[in-house]
Amino acid sequence: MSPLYQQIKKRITDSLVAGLWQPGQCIPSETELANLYKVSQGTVRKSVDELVIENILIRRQGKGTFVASHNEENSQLRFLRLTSSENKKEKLDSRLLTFEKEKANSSLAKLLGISSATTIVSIKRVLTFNQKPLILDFIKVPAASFRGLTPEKIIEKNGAMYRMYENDFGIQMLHAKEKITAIAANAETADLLRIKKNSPILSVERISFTYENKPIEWRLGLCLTEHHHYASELD
Amino acid sequence: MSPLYQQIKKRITDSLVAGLWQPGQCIPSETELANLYKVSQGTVRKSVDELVIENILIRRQGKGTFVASHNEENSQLRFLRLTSSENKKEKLDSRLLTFEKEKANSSLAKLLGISSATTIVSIKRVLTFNQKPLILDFIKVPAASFRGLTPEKIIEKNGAMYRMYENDFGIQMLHAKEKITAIAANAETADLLRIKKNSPILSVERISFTYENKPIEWRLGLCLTEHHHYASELD
DNA sequence: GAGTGGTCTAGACCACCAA
DNA sequence: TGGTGGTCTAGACCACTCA
Repeated sequence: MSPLYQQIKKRITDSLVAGLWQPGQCIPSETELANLYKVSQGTVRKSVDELVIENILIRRQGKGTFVASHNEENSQLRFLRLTSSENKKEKLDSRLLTFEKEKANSSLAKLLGISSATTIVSIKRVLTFNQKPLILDFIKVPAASFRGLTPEKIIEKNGAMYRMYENDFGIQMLHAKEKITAIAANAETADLLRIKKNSPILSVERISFTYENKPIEWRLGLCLTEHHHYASELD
Repeated sequence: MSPLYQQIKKRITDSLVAGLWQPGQCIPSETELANLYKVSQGTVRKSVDELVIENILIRRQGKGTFVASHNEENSQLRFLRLTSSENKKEKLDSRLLTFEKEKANSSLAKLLGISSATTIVSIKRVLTFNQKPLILDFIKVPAASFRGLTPEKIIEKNGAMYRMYENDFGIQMLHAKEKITAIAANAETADLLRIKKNSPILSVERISFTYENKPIEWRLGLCLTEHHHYASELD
């Protein structure tokens, strides 16, 4: 038997998965949850503590506890670790290159926990900072989870993918794992990023997860690091 | 006035900085600390909770609470994010190339929070995994904090720097920030890593911090990522 | 002033570990 | 069996927000 607060945490998570409380909205107060689940307020607090640490909930003293959302101003670039080495303010834009449907190969299927030959939406785009190309992105998601995803929609949102996933498809990105390597740009990449062929670039492969650690997006970012760097904190 | 548990946390940290409780040893029990500081056990618990999250303390149910140590088997490679892409078991070795004393330039001095022209120990080494060169490391630390640091000592420890800092100099590495870019190997680097000149390699610049966020080591790692990758978790 | 999260207490009991 | 951390409770008061 798991501790009470873990069971409460699970029940809160279940309500979030079910969409009972929407991103950006506040959930019931701690005392209300305590009454609802027939436990003390301290136990609810411990459950909420963990969800706050996991960036699933956000506490605002005097106001309430809110469901995390990619629509917040701060959390817009929550998963973007690439920052300017000169700390300049930068304007991010997205240019969609291709939008295709295809069958998942076996390695992608394995990574996303789906059966191979499942239909996948495959997106290629370039992110620019201050008009200059910075990242060449390849994004693949299962088509079934994103019915109605169109090139127009992506263009309309100017590449704010996670915000779109949340608002239009009810899918919350909560966590991601990245594998980083240095590679030489091939001809096509070099052309799109406007650099010389074989220039060193950063390859960032990402798997994103939604509730209950379910993988839902694969992404490969090829990044210029002449004036930017990938920031990482270790402890 | 900060919350009580923050004050207690500070007092615990002070005792750690003073060396009252040594790495690997256990600190007084929660009830003892509660009596010592004249607060309830729950308040001590909250203080210790935070120190555990920061990897400064480690709880072991039934045994006690211990000061984190780089001597533990698990925490040996705590700050090494580079892992084999094939999940092979690997043997890590270090080959010391140069060991010199020099004056800090202004940018390094700024990063380490020391005055420029302070004497610095500058180390160059190659890390090999399974006999093959993998990382070319440049390490710089203030000489004053590491009196008695010699090439022999480094060789004796086979490059386990943080273990050595802890055991021989009483300095605990607790936290680090890294900046990652892709660069082209210059002639010297290519030679030492046994790759072709201009091959893409990962540049990892690290600042390490000890208690109270004091920067104490600068490091630049140039890494081969043919068969390895830098792993990063985002949330 | 009413409602929210944030802190603090005192005390009970459980789970784990070592002697 | 005794000591440790781990969980849970009930209740008090503080700090912040907003009407």
